[in-house]
Amino acid sequence: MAKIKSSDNTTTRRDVIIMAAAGLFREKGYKAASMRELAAKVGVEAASLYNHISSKDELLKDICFAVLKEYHAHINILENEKLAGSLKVERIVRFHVKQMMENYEHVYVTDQNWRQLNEPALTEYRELRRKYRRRFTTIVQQGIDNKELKQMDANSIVMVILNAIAAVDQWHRIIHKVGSKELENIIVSILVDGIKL
Amino acid sequence: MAKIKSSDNTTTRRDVIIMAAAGLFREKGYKAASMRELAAKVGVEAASLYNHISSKDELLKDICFAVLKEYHAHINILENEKLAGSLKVERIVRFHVKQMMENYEHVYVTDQNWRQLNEPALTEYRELRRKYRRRFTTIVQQGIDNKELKQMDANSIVMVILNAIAAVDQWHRIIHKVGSKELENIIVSILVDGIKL
DNA sequence: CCTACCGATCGGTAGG
DNA sequence: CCTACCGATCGGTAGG
Repeated sequence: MAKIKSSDNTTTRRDVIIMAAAGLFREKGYKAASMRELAAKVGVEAASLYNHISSKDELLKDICFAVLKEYHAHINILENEKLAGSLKVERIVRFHVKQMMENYEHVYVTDQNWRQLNEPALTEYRELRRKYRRRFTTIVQQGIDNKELKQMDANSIVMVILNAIAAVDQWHRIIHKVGSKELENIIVSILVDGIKL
Repeated sequence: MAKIKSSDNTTTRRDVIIMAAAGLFREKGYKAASMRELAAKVGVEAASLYNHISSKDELLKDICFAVLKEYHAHINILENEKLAGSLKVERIVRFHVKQMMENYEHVYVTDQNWRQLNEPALTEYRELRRKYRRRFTTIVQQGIDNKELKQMDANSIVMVILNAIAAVDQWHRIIHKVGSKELENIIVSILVDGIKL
């Protein structure tokens, strides 16, 4: 499964196609985007794409799983750190804001189109997503138990937080106006102050 | 343009089709849902739908505009009330949570699929949406100017709030667990406390 | 990587 | 409201 951005300097033809697909899917939506449009964007005929990928479905799969794997990789590290619960939540919020800024197209496409995944990828995706939310919820619950956070249902808190940060087309327009660091701080201020006791 | 729910007891064949469409579009997404599936759901042949509607596009248009018109109708009333800014914001948050609960399919379909609208409806929709956000932003700004709310960019606050409440499939599962009134209070607690000075 | 092309499915119309 | 059907477009394959 491809990483969102290749850290080494080898960018394969396949990587180019996936990046172009992320852009096209964001613009039109997964179903509305055609392989012929994608081919035109890459500069080949539609049939030629299939030398590098096996199906349209696979493109969406690669994008969605790359995003979710980054989430898990981040929380893997965070879980083992010695930090107060509320601080861990703040870290997660900042992480998601940064993901949204740095990998906008991948994150946006995933949020908007993961429901179009075919089985068995759909079930697998849902499972990864559920696991991630549960790990996040556990951290929130620790903050609640330590009397750092309000005594509220932790699942609901996680849902509101993830939603609040999720993909919006307005995102970039606002970053342009207030700056990315300020937007990050605004979101932290609302969401983290909003749950603190 | 059809209302979300007909207040009188006249439910036309057209209303039935639109309600079925909202359900199908939510389930599959607008592009992935076919008119043949919709027809099967209503219990007629695909061609027969066109005696009551003029196109698939029109169904999406009706759903999206019905939702946004309810938003405007609500803020019309609120703007003329004599209330503190923060209380007005709380009212808007509660309104959106209720919309999400009572008109789940319409609101969800609108949030997820409005980008598939054709011109000129797309531009018109964007305009209505922009106007609504601006009216909401003005109320937030009044709260900021009155030193009730944090000195933060009002546009960003509105974006985070609307996003946080926006459509999630998890929505119903959580309502089932914590109850709709408690979920409403949790959301108000996070978002309104999060912006108060 | 291209040309040529396939079977399936789509939204929608004609005519009754 | 149905039968019959159209033109367009889709994802994808064969063969070179």
